[in-house]
Amino acid sequence: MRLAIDPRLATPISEQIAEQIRFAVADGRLAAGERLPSVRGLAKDLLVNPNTVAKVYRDLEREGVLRTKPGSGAFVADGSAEICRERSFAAVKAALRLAVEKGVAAGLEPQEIERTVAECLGPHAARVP
Amino acid sequence: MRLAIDPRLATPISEQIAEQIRFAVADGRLAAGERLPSVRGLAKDLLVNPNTVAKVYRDLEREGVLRTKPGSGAFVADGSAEICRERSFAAVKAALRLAVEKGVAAGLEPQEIERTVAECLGPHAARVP
Amino acid sequence: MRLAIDPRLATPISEQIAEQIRFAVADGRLAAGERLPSVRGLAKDLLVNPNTVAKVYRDLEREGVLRTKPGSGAFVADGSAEICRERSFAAVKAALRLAVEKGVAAGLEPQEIERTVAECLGPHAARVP
Amino acid sequence: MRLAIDPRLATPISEQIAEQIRFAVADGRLAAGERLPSVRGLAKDLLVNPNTVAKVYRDLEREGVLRTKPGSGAFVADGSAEICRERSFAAVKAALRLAVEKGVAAGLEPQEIERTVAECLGPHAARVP
DNA sequence: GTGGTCTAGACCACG
DNA sequence: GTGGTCTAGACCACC
Repeated sequence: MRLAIDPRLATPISEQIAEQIRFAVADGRLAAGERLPSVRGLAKDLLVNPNTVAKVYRDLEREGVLRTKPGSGAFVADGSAEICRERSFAAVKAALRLAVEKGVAAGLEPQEIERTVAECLGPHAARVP
Repeated sequence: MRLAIDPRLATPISEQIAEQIRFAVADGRLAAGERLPSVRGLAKDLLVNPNTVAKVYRDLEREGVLRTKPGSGAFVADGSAEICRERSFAAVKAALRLAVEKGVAAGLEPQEIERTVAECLGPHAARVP
Repeated sequence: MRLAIDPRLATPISEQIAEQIRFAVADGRLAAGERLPSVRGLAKDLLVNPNTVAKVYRDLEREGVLRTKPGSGAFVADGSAEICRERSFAAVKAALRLAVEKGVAAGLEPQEIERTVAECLGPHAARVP
Repeated sequence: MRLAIDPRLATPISEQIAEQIRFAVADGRLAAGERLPSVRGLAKDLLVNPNTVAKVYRDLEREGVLRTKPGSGAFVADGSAEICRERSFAAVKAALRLAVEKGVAAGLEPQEIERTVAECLGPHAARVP
């Protein structure tokens, strides 16, 4: 599990972390039952405040993504893959639709939109042989 | 010019308004020299605080999109179409790329991504005869 | 709306506040659309840290109880009465059942249990004329 | 003596164990002089950390419920039934009152409260011939 | 004025 | 060691 955050982005650090964990669970890189890094450990790795990581774990627990056992750590919850896939896919699709709508409103040619998407998808083509 | 804002969205009201004006200028729905609604008039129409609209006009003037003549209103500046197209297209493409990257990270199939874009683009096909 | 917290209790201050707000919404003392005290104002009233109140509002927003508009305050969300009634009633009934089960396990006479409940219910009888 | 713990509950494992022992003593299922399972044996049975069980026995000894004889185990202390009944009954009644008060605050009908208690008490009616 | 976020550091209970 | 909570105080953006 590699996490990378960028404090300069508009989206809060905590949401960046949470989103990447959701993606990893949706994608299967994090499996049910697996243990996550400790709050303090991850905070040290990412150079953020432990409270920030604690907030992430707390939020993800409310969403049913994590199961946190005080004293022993945070774990990927059963059934979380489904939850994360649903939520993440919906969020991504909504973002895609919003961007496309905006492009149309701004007068971007449909081909230009599709080309941008295709170019961005290109490097990942090898993932589906 | 029809503006529609949604106070519930995460993006600030002021940015929603500014973006739609930029899009309209980029797309040609608002032409150079054209006069914009008054601050107070637009604020009343959109049911937002006049300060919010004033901020939008101020920001857009800094970007070179508007030219405000104290006492007589705000007008679309010369050369603003170019500015808006550049900025809007870049923003839209960045949003598209970000959304695609996230979809890939979450394990969304590339076809699913392209299908979502195509579906969203479908209703607008008539615009490119 | 009168809120009373007790820092000595085992249940966290933030949960005490959240629970009382949920109860008030469930009971109708707080109606949809009504504005809640500001984070800083309520914190001052209750002699707690503003962050504690902010956490409460944030949690309640995730539950769909509140709708918070940055810059203008927190409001009771539409449909929240239903949510709160469901959740609060379920929580209360679970607590009742747990307490009864424990009483039975400890050898408390059933009549003694019912008497305790009835005595506690007595002072509130006037609420249902 | 059957003990059942649930690590997912909010109440600490150690308190779950201690409470059940107190209830058993209060109810007479554990009589004065009787020997309790060894720390390590009980820990193995319940799949918990031996430190947790050791803490329970230590706490219960302070309360006067147990008497531990180093080298030979832990025994139910003389006069412990009285102690446990007092303490357990008080705790149960307090929990009942708290739950009832909360139900009233949330707008639960008094009948609904009494019905919930009665339903929960029903299956145990046979215990009082 | 409003809420949102983050940092810093403390304390507690559990294992 | 673990997470949970609270306090304190800072900064930001929005209205």
